[in-house]
Amino acid sequence: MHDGDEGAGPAGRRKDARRNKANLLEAAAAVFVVQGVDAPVREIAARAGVGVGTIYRHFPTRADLIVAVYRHQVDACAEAGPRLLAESPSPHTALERWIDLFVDFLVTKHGLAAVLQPGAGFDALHAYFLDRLVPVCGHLLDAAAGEIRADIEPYALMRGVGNLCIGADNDPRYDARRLAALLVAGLRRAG
Amino acid sequence: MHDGDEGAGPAGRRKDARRNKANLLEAAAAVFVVQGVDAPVREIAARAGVGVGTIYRHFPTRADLIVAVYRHQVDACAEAGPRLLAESPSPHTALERWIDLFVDFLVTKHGLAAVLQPGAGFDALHAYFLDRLVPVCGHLLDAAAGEIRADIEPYALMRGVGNLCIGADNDPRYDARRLAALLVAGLRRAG
DNA sequence: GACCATACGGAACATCGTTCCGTTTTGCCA
DNA sequence: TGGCAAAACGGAACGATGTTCCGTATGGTC
Repeated sequence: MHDGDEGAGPAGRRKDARRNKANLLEAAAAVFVVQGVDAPVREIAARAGVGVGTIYRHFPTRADLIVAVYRHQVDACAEAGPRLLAESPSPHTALERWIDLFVDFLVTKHGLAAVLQPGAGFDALHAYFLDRLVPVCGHLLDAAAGEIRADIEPYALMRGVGNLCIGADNDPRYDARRLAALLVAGLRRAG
Repeated sequence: MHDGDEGAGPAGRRKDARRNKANLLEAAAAVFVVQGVDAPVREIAARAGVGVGTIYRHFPTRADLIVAVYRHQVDACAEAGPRLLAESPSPHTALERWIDLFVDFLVTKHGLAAVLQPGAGFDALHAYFLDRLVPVCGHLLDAAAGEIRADIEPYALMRGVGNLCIGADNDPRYDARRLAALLVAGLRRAG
């Protein structure tokens, strides 16, 4: 589903098209760091030295652009799940650590958590995160079933944690990591 | 701080101004229910039968309009805190119930939770909610100090719960009430 | 009834996402 | 090498929205 349909290989596309796409990704990443993922399209286009039409040709929706920029990091997070499960002293600890990883990722990407929700006009983004991360979360929850209340859906947990990360940057009084940890703690079966 | 500076009384203002302001509030409330608090300014103006200039004259920022529409309900929520504390079997239960009340309020106001955060361009809205609700939350937390981990700030808790409510409407798979309850459960001192 | 401060309405401006099409570039083939 | 067709480009143009501004209408008062 998410494989070679637009791989980096020198497929049949023209050279300038590949170069522009790469420039666009680099420019978008740079602009996102400073202005957040809501940065004006014209800004990204200017930074990449292309016209706005070129952005839309390569990335029909903004979600496509954001996914392309962060795909590697999302994948890395997904792949960390099984590894943490193997390395951690208990499944619940693995879940805690994995959520921490996810939160760290989100809070360092200005504005990303906010556009992660459904109905925000970034459906492809929402779908990609869900496709990659919900199964991992479900796996961790299953493994930890004995230690936690069983009645939480992976989807709901991911959305909850994602929501907690909204606006977590530039507010020293709000620590999303801590709240996410509290939420996971609340999952624990009452002793 | 929040008293008679713009009370409903027939102050020195002109009659048509008062009437328009009332129409505007009614129209905004009606439009918010259907379109959410992000509804276009022109829509609200048309519904109230006034020009857009009239909106900006009465409510310089959208936050002012939203605050005016929901002020009564926010106040009611604030006032419910002490009452719940008196009525509930334990302070922690009072906190649970009060959070429930707050969540119920937020999830039924389409898009309100999303604009509640700082830096969203609705600072007056954010400030009003904080002024009214953080002290109440702090009071409940203090009362429940023996039952919970002491190291959570009222501000952080309110923001966390508010965040959990974002996008909770129109998604049957996401139950903000439940996640907020989980978060409060996570506050409980480990038995 | 006249006058003026108050308030009004909506045109005008700025910003942003998105589309569209005339022009340029690239790769290929003779 | 020179020419050509498809691919890609750039940015003007469009639509939606928030916000400002000012000529006009209204309300209260003398």
